[in-house]
Amino acid sequence: MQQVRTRFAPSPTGYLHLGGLRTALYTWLLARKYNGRFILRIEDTDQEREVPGSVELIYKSMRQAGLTYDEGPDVGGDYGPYIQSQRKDTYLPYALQLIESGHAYPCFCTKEELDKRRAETTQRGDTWKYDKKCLSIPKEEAKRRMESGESYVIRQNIPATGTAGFDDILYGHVEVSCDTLDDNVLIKADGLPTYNFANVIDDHLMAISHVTRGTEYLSSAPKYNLLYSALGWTPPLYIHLPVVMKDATRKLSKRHGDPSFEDLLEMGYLREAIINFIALLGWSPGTDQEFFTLEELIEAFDETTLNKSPAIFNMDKLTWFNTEYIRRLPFEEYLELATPWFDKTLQGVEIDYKRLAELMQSRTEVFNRIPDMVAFLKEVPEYEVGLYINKRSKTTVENSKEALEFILPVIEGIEPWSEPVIHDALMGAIADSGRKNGAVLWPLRIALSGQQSTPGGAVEIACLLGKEESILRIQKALKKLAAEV
RNA sequence: GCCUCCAUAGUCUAGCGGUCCAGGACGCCGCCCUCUCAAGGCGGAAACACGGGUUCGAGUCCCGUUGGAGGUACCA
Repeated sequence: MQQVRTRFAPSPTGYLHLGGLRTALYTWLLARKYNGRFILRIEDTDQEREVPGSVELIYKSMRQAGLTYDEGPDVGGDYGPYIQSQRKDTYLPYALQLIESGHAYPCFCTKEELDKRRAETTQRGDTWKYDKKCLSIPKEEAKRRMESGESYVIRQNIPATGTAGFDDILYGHVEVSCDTLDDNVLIKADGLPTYNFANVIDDHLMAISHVTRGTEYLSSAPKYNLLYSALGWTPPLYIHLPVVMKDATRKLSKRHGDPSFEDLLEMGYLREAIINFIALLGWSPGTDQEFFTLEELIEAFDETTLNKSPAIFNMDKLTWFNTEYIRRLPFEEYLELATPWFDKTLQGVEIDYKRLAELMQSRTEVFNRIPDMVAFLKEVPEYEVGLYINKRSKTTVENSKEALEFILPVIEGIEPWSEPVIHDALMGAIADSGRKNGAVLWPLRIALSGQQSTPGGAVEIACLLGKEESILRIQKALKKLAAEV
């Protein structure tokens, strides 16, 4: 088997969206699985759509994702340059060769003319296809006009009859009738190639063995194979990947507010979780294993068992993966990652971050949810006294007030202020008084936090807050309750 | 409209003719644990789109219908 060389070829039009990330991942996996080479190529032949800075963003995202490439614009390689606009001069000779052999021809129709003719055709209800008008221009005349500086494009000359097809590792053999194919533009008026041409030339010149790309290219692949054979080249193996959807009918798109890879990282999703989730979106190892490192993915990946239908991106499942990965983080790493998020609402408050992190690690789903969860440590939020009413603990507004009055002196007497001491003091006093734990601890948590769900229980919260602050909060709560009774 | 592709629960999927009255995961619901939440333990509801074939036998093969996706640019 020849050396496996795969390529990820994004256009620099903005962020790396998740469908792109998945394509990149599978392409990378394929190369790594066969000890091949993974190449990054930038397809920037449409200069109008190019977004400044996005090339750098692609490099950065690839690194963050852990998808190292062996050849690419910023790492070099023997098949460069890897940015198509820098390869401008390599395409025209091949196009001229195709004109020579009759597989292409120059076209002098202007965009305006074409738009008009297209509009007329579709208005009649007919299917538009370029009518090969310029094909009938005698070669000598065409040559003269090209050299005279007249604006022109070069079109592929699709045979009027017969069929064209290609083989896909996933979809098998796909064959279409040539009369459904259009004479696409190969070289634009600005001299740059279209995707339709550049992908063929570059994939061949860069010795790409497997072409992986989205299914948006599935229906034009037969045309590309026509080009390969006109040039006398062997086409690569194809793997077309289904699109990633946001729901049953719409695809995921940054433009419609769906997060990009970068967005997810900023929100506090771990890269390992994103990769793991993405890998399983449209592919299954065939076993029940669901947690994979990149290394394990290389081992388990099988390009022939990819799913052929579009998959819907499920945020809940991603979040579940993230929660699991966060839980498995070494504690020190969690503390380091969580600290800036604690700071967002606890800046300036004296809180034992280490203890807080211990309480928070198993409760963190996404890092950006941390600030809201810990904000009560800085300040008790506004709350209704109804919070004191709890069925299971059998608490009411009245007996909560009584419970707090009972426990306040106990708390005032606790020394030193540490979790075990607080715990034993409270439990002892509650037991001695013949009360139920919940009857006292529930109101206490409400008084301390102003919310019914907190990371840790009353004891942990009290300890984090400190003795003075705890007492202050209980006194304040008593005032609030007194006003109600 | 035309061309191509796809079709198992709400979602991601296993299944490649009998071992499937369909397995796993997320989500959802219930119970246990418990000072809350989370975690953990136990349990539950939930799918082969439809109609024809082929076959002793079909989720699995074929055809059609329906539904969905992609394409139909001097965008990729």
